[in-house]
Amino acid sequence: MNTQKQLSSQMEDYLESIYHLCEEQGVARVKSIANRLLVSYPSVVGAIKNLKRRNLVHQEHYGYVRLTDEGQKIAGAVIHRHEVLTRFLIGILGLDLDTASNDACKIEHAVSTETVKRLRAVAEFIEREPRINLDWKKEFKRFYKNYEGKKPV
Amino acid sequence: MNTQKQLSSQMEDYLESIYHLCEEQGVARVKSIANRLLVSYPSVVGAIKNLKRRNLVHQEHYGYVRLTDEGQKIAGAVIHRHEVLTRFLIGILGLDLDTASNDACKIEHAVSTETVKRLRAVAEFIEREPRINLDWKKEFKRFYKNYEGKKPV
DNA sequence: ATATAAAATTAGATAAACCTAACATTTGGG
DNA sequence: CCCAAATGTTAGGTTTATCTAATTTTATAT
Repeated sequence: MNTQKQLSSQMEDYLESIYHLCEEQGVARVKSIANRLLVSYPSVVGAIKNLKRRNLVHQEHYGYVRLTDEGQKIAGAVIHRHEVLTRFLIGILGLDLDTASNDACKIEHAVSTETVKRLRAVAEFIEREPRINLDWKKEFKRFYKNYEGKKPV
Repeated sequence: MNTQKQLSSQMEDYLESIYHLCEEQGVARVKSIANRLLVSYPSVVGAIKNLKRRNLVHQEHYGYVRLTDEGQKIAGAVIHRHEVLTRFLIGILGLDLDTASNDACKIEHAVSTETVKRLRAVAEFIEREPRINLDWKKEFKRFYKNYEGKKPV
């Protein structure tokens, strides 16, 4: 009933920001969203208009922005993808926080739910499976040290 | 000297298609590119104009399209990312070919070179490291069977 | 209570990528 | 050789997301 057209990655970013701002400050404002996403106020106003049409956010007159239940659900899914990716990139690939955050932001809009589920499973598998429990970080780090990709960058 | 502005994922897709078509047929044509990417001819013409400006392709009058050396280099990098991702998604995550191809197409435009390198390393590590060489596919499959993500989709 | 500061909005422009319809060029079969 | 079919290009419009400048609404400080 509610599955309109697919959200763009930009709209997902707006939802994600609104979600976090509501968590941190109880409420989101045009200004805080703009600051967080490094876009202008009018861009935020336009995005909110879009998200309102889709019933994902509502907003008081000239005022606060909040997620609807549907918006909450979608934002939650995006954030989940983000968290799984970050965990995987840091925990399994051993990326530093900066690279991991950066990549997670971009990849999170591209992966299927099946892939997310499996990435998460791999992380847990490696963390928990006794036969693989050989301190992944240390062993892979050692391996990676001597590793050089042969193909072009 | 040649690092202009960042290529969009669309332009990367055009390069990738041209690369493959040249490999398969010696040369790329507007028509074949359009067919491969499921876009109209004028879209291809526009993209080629863009890529010509960047010195990544050249084209004979009303005719064949080919990659320049620079274009070849960039296309090669994109395709490498694609291959690494596909290998990882199928070999390690155990995705079916369809999902893997689909995801790889989308993710390939988003991952950093460092992440690509490490994904590749993880794949090789798991394939080759004696202490982990316990038939990953089988073991992870077993694990994944009993695995259900608890967080929202 | 009201002027001013802060925040939100509207108006209008730009850029990228796409489309359809119309036009141009090349090429291959008679 | 020449014209029809195939292929490529231009013209012009749409959508999405962004911006700056101007305007409107709300909040605040004296």
